[in-house]
Amino acid sequence: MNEYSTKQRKILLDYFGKHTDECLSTTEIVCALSVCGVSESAVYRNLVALENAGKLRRMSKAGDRKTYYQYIDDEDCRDQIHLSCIRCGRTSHISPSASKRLAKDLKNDDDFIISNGETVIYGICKKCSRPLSGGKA
Amino acid sequence: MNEYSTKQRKILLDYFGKHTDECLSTTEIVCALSVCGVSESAVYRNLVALENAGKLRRMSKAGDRKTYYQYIDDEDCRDQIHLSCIRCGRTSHISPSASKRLAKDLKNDDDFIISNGETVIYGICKKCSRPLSGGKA
DNA sequence: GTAGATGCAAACTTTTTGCAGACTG
DNA sequence: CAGTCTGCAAAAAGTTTGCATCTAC
Repeated sequence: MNEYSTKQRKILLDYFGKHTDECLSTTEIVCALSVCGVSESAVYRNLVALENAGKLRRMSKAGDRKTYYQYIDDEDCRDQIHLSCIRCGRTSHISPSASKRLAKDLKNDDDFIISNGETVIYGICKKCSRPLSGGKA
Repeated sequence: MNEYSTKQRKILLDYFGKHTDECLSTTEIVCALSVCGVSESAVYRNLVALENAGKLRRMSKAGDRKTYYQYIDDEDCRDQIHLSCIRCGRTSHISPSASKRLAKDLKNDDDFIISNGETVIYGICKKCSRPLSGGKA
């Protein structure tokens, strides 16, 4: 899977690379890439392939009824618990210490083994909780 | 919103009530309720209404490309962080102490205010991590 | 009686697929 | 050259919507 490096695949990855910490809707992606001459079917086929390869995460937001994809940058990033702001949509990584403590608590209290890479914590980020200092939206 | 208590609405809620801790796909729901004489459009309209009313959570799973809904039972449940098993799909609540500690850590370390009701932690549950004692799948 | 819901069918939107030709390694 | 990937167009799925009719309160 994902054996050849084609022009279209590069364009798609490049596009995600420029929006590393954002959730992009399929419509948005199809639209943006059609300008570069990438067909709709190529986009969809690559989204599926890249999701299966673990390079993209598929998700939906509360509120609208769209499908979003987010780039899971590097190896390192894949095992991080992500924080996603419900105001501005930006994501970041949880601190290592909080991550470790959470894993331990879940194991002890709930007998649950967390899968960091698949977990996204929602809430309000630093910027957005301070309306006066320039939070988007 | 959600003003009248109709037969269809009751059937839908009843169906969710019987699957409190599961994620049900739209197809599955439409299919199951059509047997009881609930039309597809009534299902969709009610899913939207109940999601907006905060009684259902809409989500997608890694792997397939379907839309799922889960029942958010009572008031209490709505502010709980949920644990979802990626093997069997069952959900439960994180322990209060782990929840509090996580909120504190996120605030201190990451300046992030968690929204419990929207957060789902993925991983392997107790049953599924013990293959010998009857974990489903 | 009236606002709100439902069913049905049609309209849309989003995704998937078949196939012939183009491209990568 | 062989195995993949792409574009296009058609098909399939999944959702939404208009409208006349029906129901809940």
